[in-house]
Amino acid sequence: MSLDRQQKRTTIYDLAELAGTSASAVSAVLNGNWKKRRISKQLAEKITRIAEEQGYALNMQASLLRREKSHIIGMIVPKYDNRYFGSIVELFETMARDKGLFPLITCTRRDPALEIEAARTMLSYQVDCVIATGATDPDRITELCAAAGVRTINLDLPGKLAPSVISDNFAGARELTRRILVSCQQRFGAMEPLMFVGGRGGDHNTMERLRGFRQAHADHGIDLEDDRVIACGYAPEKAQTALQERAASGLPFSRGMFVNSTITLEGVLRWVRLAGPVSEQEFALGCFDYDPLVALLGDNIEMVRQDVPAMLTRMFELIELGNFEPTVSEIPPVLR
Amino acid sequence: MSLDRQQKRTTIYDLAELAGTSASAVSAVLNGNWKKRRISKQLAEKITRIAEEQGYALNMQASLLRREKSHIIGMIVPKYDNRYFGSIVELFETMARDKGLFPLITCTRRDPALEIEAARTMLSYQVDCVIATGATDPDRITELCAAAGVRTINLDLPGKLAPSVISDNFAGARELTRRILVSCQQRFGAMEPLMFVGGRGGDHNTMERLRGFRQAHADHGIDLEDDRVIACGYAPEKAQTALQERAASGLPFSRGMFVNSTITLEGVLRWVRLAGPVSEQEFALGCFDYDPLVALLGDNIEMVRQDVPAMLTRMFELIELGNFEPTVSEIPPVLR
DNA sequence: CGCGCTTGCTCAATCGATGAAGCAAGATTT
DNA sequence: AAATCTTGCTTCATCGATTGAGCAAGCGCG
Repeated sequence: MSLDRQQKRTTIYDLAELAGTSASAVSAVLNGNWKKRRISKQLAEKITRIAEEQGYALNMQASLLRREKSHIIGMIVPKYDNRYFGSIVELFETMARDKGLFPLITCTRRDPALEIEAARTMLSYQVDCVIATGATDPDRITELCAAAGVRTINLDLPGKLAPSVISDNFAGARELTRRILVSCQQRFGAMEPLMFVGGRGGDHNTMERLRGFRQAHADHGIDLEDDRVIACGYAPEKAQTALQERAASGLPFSRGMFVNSTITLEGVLRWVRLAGPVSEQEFALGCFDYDPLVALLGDNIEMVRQDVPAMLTRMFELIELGNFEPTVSEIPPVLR
Repeated sequence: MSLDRQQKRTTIYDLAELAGTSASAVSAVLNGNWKKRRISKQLAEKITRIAEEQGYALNMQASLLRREKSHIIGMIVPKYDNRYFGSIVELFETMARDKGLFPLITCTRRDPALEIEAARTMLSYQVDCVIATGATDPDRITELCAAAGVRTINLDLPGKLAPSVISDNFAGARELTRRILVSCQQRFGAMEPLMFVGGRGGDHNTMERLRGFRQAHADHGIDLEDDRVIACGYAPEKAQTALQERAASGLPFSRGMFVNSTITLEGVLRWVRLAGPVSEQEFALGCFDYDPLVALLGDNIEMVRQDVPAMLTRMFELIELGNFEPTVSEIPPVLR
């Protein structure tokens, strides 16, 4: 592996020698508190000039070693393959930087072992705080971090040991379900019980969305058999296979479907294309997730957009408030 | 801001005291070279046990300060809002970890100033190597890093000062254009010159794709007016506005379009919906980019998928070979 | 017995930045 | 003129891990 650095880097000692002063004066000038340290303006300017000429770059490792707070904020994210997590990460980076924090992001591909490993690595890098996004075992992460005196916040999926910021899955799912039902009525002449596809039966979001899904059916006086719920995980292949099996089972099928994420939607659409009983136009789909291209291309697909800016704003608020209590903040999603 | 750590962390000195040994023995055991340092197996096991009991986490800052190579590899990425960059980042993280490198990723939202700032920050964090992905000014980054003795590799967009790994934009665009033309013929009965939408006129990829676009027209003996090319940038709003203006201008319009990215496609589709002269079905679209949901929903949209695994494999190959020469590796994209 | 060799450790310097404490020179007060 | 204050620096210990050098004990050999 050829990553060898040629020259050794310029340090404050090199700059001190060039400026005919001490390393501590250089340090004071370059980290901005030269006024407090009573360095003269002339020396400050001289040092700044020389630092620029030499292309000096601070050694963060040395600086962080000395400081008590690292101002590094870690985020653990399951995937980068959809607009939801993409916008979370992008906005998180921007907001963190605006608050003077350095964002350190790691993608765990929904691998529980990698999640723990990632948290451990972040602790090694002396993060001040860890955001566990859509983690399979957020409490494990909280425990690990707590042992090192590092606080965590759960995002997207809640935990029991740290504050959580999540979407209002119940209300969102209830409204989404209502819309799919209405669409069914408009397009097929009658409401029929919908199917629920995707998600893990045990996860909080899926459970809450199911509750909203059931409630919306009850709201309209529609009977819902339990077997209409197919919580087969989020992966497209899983959804495709599950629908295939369901169709083969002979159980009644519905043209109206509540799909738990755009990723799952991929599998649903693939199944519709390859083996669906009727064409895509004959379905009324709803997706608890948002993708602008789907919104444009899928005429018959209702979407719920989780309010990422509001979620992250709330999250940073919790950090600033110093809130450690395992409260749950539910953010209403945005319906188009 | 309440990010205060409560306890101070366990250090190798704490562990040494608990084990009744020296910090240097602890260090040797925990970083794996205790055999070389002739530490007995018993002591090694004892130290390992105690470290685990205490939930010890290495202080990377201290460790990195002492070592010559950081094994941190930085990546600068423009956006997270599409599958292309999403898969680049996700696979990059995985491959880097597999090679024992720590991936440090920063998103610059196509902001040239932020790009430079990000490179500077990475240097502060002592990265061994920087990957500049889709950078607006890759050579500036290379210069900056070179001054610190850090090498760079350009990904997606080439530079003149460092090795570059990019898609074979010419061949990909030529084939994509051919397919759109064929689709036009099949669906509208005749080939007509296409429009080219999106991208920046100055960027290498756009120029190469335009060359392929023109070549494909020439291959079929089709005359192409220069005004069919609308290199209005990648942003959806830009594309939407540009198409609006073009339509209002009275110049001839084509139903066949070469769209430069899924992001631009968003704007094109929005325009088609809101103000297109005919319905979406009456267009023959092609997109130099891939998105599985578009592939499923857009019947009349041809797509080119850039070969991310091959690109990253080549990139890591260059690192391992220690190649510093500003060569360009062109990776053939995948046509469906 | 004395010499060299191996084993299994410890000591102490070091990486680069930080900041409390200290010090010398000049300015101001009494 | 002496006492005190202010200004503008420098000195040095420190953060935690790493590693070359060194050292003591045990062993084998002539």
